[in-house]
Amino acid sequence: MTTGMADRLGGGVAARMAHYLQVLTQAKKAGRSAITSHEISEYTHVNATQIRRDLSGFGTFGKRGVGYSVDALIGEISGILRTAGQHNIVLVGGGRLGQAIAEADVFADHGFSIVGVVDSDPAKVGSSCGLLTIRSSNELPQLIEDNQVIVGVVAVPAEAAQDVADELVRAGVRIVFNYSGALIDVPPHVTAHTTSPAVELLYALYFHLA
Amino acid sequence: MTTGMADRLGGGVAARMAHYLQVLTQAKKAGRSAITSHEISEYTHVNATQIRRDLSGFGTFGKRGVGYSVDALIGEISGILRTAGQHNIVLVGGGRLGQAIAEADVFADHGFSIVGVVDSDPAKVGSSCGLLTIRSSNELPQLIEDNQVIVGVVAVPAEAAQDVADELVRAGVRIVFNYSGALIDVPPHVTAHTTSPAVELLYALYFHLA
DNA sequence: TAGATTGTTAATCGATTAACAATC
DNA sequence: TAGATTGTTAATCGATTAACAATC
Repeated sequence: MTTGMADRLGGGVAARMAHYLQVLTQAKKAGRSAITSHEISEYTHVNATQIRRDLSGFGTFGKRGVGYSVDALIGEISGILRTAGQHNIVLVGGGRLGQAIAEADVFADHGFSIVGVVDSDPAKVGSSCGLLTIRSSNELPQLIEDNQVIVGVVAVPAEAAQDVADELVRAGVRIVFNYSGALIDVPPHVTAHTTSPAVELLYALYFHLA
Repeated sequence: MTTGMADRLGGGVAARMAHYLQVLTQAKKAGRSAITSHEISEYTHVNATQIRRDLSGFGTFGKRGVGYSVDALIGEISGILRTAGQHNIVLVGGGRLGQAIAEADVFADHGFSIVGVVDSDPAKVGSSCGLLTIRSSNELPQLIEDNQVIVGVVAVPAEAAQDVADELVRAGVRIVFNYSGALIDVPPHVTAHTTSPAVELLYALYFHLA
């Protein structure tokens, strides 16, 4: 087979597709109805030809001389990434960072729903975090089971990150999304991702200085 | 020339180097003194052979049978990326997100120093954010000039992001680091980076579902 | 029509991977 | 020594880029 779509995307394509989807979602929120590959390129820093090639592998989504329909392309890409449904996530840590995450709609924009927030500090339990009420850490396993949560977001200080990750893994989470900055170890069947804004900044700075 | 180092790194190498540096910095904080290419690979999701090849292009930093000295490698990479010095950044937005950023040491760990926080809300001016006191937005140009700030961090609601970016650009900032999620436009001589955690999550989810 | 942008080819460049000798 | 890990080669695969016909 030389044409047709693969059963599973390569890592590079999948990562770029997710990035396009993010840009399209923001463009839609900004009221845009059409967008060109060059505009997507500006925001993603991915070559425009590469974007057109990535997309054309799955169908002819664009209009020559015009660009792409934002709505239509969001539908196509979320279909390709199979992320069109609703996915439940749980947030550990109700401090300032946790509150900022709960209030933001970064996750909600892509169909990720925060079904619960827990904190190990008894003083925080009962207070509100976004639209939710902070619950005790010992409710974590039940929360994950009841809501079929596969993503756990870690928003605790670096020192506590590994313990929280362990708890999440024990409770059945498959993806650990770590905002603490600390390195965490997870078993092979679990994916850990540590956000590191400084990496992007170091990168940008290098090209500024060079 | 087939050997020796390039005057300027390729985009791929530079991005990976920044990522290695982040992992090494965290490993050092966790008390590690040595690390192997396989461990760096686990945390960065970059192939171990690729890591060794990237590093060996600049010298022989590792010890066969042992791995790399964390301290020594931090020194080498920050030299290669020319980011060893101190760099001043300014934070716009003293809300929960801004406070979380000011409190975290993601930036401080890499020599980025937040020299000021401003907010357009007069009610917030004067209150504290991390170790700093929130200042009025109209002090932004002076703050940037006095401290030779080249990086501006945007931690405001999406609606205000473009205006803030414009202000930062007018004040002479060269890198805009945007946490708002909104798409922002900047002139060609300025680099904009929008953090989008959801992109990584969509990516991880795709491989979990597929 | 004229201008713009997509879809697609071909050619180059860099990333990835397996394999293994060197050596700690 | 034995075990482990680096440094490096070679072969493959994917990304990048320029160019341009197709077409809105």
